[in-house]
Amino acid sequence: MDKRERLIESTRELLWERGYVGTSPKAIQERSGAGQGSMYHHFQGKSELALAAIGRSADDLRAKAEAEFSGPGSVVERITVYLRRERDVLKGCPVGRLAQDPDVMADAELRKPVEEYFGWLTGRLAELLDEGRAAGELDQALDPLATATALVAALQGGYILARAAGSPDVFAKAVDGALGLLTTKET
Amino acid sequence: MDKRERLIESTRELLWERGYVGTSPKAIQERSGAGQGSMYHHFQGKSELALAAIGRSADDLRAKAEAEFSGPGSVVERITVYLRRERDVLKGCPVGRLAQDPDVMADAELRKPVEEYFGWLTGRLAELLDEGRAAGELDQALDPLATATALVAALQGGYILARAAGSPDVFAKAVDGALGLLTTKET
DNA sequence: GTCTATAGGGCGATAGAC
DNA sequence: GTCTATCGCCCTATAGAC
Repeated sequence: MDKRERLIESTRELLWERGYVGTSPKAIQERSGAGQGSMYHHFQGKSELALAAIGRSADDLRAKAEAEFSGPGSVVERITVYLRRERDVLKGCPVGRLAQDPDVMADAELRKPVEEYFGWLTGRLAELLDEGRAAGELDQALDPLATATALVAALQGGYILARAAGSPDVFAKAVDGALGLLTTKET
Repeated sequence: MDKRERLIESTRELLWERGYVGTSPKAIQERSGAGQGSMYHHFQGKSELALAAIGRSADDLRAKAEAEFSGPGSVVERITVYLRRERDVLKGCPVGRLAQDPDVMADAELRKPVEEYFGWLTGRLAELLDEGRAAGELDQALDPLATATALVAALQGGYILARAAGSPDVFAKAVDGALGLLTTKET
């Protein structure tokens, strides 16, 4: 792995662990094993590096989710697979945590990939729910977009509650609760 | 309002806006109108000041929620009042955002009020749901604790999605979705 | 490409005058 | 109680040698 690559990967890790405000160029250099000169040769500065890192993290999450959404099984089964996938719960969502970061939200460029990721995820889940409703798998009264938004929110909030409690079990409880509500709407 | 009070209130605001990592003693002093000496006279340092601020924010949220939980109406009505209460959505949850902060979670003292707040909130909602189930207001198959956790998570995640989208409407959608799932479980 | 040196400013805290 | 002065260190970035 070349230095440029190591810089991006180290930035992804640090953004995940400490957020944008909590991540310094110095820390990135130390973790990546690259020096000042190397970093500023490949990137203009902290924000440009962060942009590359955030974009890559969002793309990763999108690919993983899409693989589950387009996999085998009924709609409810596919959503269950997605919701119950093994996660690094106590580290939180690598993209979601950036939405809390004031300096990320204040910069239109940095914010764009975050906004797009959640827009895509919610929309894709809404499509699935709609498909499940059309197939008679789900309650006809169910609102696909609102339900999709609630499911994504339950995941993101699950991360927060798990971190607050210091236990991944709370995340699992949130998913259980959301799925419990959804699946009693199966027909 | 004396200086000590202003220091605590300014810290609450800054923690809400920028988190612990993003809040400096200097910024607190500027916002409160207190100088270095004043701040370090009343508090040992940044973390002690944050502790006072976090505790107060958690107490506030608890009191507001309890007023709604113990108000008039059926269980579903009271939960709806709580979920739909007017909020500063784009600013996020003053306590929930701290769960993302690495330096808060790393300090047992700072983390305690965050953990306790969410423990209380989830437990209290679970009691309500249990009450509603006993009264025949909700589906007998509903798991009170898991559902309560999912509802709190939907709120916390709603804040995140709204910030990511730059619009409070997304928060409302998440609440709609959660309530939609819950209320079709009414009997 | 990568390194070291350096810069100007902020960080979190302490000291001591008033 | 509150102020100003000062500290040692880190922040983000630039310059220029190799």
